[in-house]
Amino acid sequence: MVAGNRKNELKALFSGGSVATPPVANPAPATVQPPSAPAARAPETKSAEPLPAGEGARTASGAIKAMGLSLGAITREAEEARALRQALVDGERILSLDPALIDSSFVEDRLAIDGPEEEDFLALVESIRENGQQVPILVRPNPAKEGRYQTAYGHRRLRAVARLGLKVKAIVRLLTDDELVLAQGKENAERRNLSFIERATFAAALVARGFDRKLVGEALSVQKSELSRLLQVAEGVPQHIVRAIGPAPKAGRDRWMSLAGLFGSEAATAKSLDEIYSGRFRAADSDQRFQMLFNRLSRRTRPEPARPEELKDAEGRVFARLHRVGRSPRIEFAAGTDPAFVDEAVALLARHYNAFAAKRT
DNA sequence: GACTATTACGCCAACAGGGG
DNA sequence: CCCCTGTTGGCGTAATAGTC
Repeated sequence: MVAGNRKNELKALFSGGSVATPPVANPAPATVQPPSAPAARAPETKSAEPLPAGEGARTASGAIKAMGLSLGAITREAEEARALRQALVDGERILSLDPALIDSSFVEDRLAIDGPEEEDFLALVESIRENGQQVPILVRPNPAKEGRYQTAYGHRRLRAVARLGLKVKAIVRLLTDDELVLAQGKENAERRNLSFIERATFAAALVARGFDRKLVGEALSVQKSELSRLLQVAEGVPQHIVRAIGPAPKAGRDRWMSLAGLFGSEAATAKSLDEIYSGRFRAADSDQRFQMLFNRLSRRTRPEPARPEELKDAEGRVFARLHRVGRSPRIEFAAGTDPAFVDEAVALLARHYNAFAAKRT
């Protein structure tokens, strides 16, 4: 079921009108395409034939797209208003659906649903509780399961409404896989910035599913070079490690690339496992986790975590160990060492240290 | 509070390799 | 041979953290 090359038509889908149309006063021309069959959705706008007259804004899809990238959140409202209007124009109706009937998209994009985002989410829940759901979500019939749906746009709203135990207002539209992916990517780009690794995982999932790179790049709003790196990281860092770390919003491309470069050897994998199961790792937040693992793996310049050097007496018995770990090397006397010896050793060290320091200065 | 260092990120250009 | 796609190095800018 690989989604082939339908880039042209899908480009039109969400990017075409996304920003161009102001949120007001667009008396949606009656000439717009009729509610269309699944794949037969609006042909690309750049060929410009079926364009409704008086829509001067849609001349250069490139420029439009560029705008869309920068306008971010502001765009969102406009976009949703537009989508809604368009739906009405297309004769699509808004239905009330049971959230339980709606599956999430087939490609997961987020690594964790917690953290600071949760606050926003609760705010959204409150808002809906008080004012109701103002904007419908966009879903498509789930091609795999009769009678069920899949979210294209409005994951958060869906979750919020579901939490309130209400029915969700949704526009049902026949979307191709490509269109669904683009919608999802677009929603992400506009709404919450996905972290580097989230985008990487998302991209890799899409590629693995057979979408071609052009489309994936478009869905994520990245160019090929960036996509290449995203995939490199997704490839390089084992999935379970990524999951253990989480979204790490502050870790960007460079550091993830470096981390990916540290994997490959058995030793690295073992080390990383050891790290992610440690107590302090679990207790840390996602960014800290990244850093901890990164530190752990980049310490490989010193092959082994440097076993302590053993100091032995004439008969080969270990009477002390020297640990050169970290910035604070330390000497550890063997259990049962004569306290008098310890005193002597300390005195000796003190003398030598003074002499040493004097030489240095 | 001003300055500096670090990091993230988007972008470009050069390059490599595989078809046609 | 050129074209297309993907990879890599690197640059400039902006945001953030750290330092005095």
